[in-house]
Amino acid sequence: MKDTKAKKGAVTGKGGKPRNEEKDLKKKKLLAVKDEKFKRRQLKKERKAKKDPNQPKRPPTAFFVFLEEFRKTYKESHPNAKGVAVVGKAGGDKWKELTDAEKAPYVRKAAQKKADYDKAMATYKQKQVDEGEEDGSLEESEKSKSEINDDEESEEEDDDDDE
DNA sequence: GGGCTGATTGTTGGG
DNA sequence: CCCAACAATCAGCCC
Repeated sequence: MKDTKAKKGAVTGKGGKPRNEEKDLKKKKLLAVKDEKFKRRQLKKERKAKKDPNQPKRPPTAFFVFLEEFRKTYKESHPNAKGVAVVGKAGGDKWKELTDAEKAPYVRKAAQKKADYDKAMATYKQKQVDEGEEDGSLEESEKSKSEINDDEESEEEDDDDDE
């Protein structure tokens, strides 16, 4: 399934009627960002308080995958670069420059992570049930340790040349 | 001395 | 459907 083609050119528009939806969206985003700053403050506290025992962490997005590699390169290029904001901005800027083709490998990898996460989440949910179950037979060390390492090099993805 | 913030975007999950 | 929060990283700064 190749899809997700409607990204920028999909405006459905047709009539020349300028839609302000963009403005509206931006407005909301701005609000969200503003609140985000504030949330960050208590976020740390809340997170600690919650502390999920076995909840799988979210898989790194394509951007993060790229960023991981980018950080190494950036550090080599800028050994004096200290701080995450520096690399973050640089990475974000570069990421925007990357094309779908370049991002493809990163995105694909992210997809793998999602696959793992998907299974992990299933197990996580299952665990929840297990907890509630609490039947006599528990005490299982690790039944689902990590056998997801099956397909590591199984890359079957037809290279779709961009059009 | 220890702990959190800061910045990037994407992705996922919940409401 | 839409929003909100979080995913890593690392050094610097605050209490």
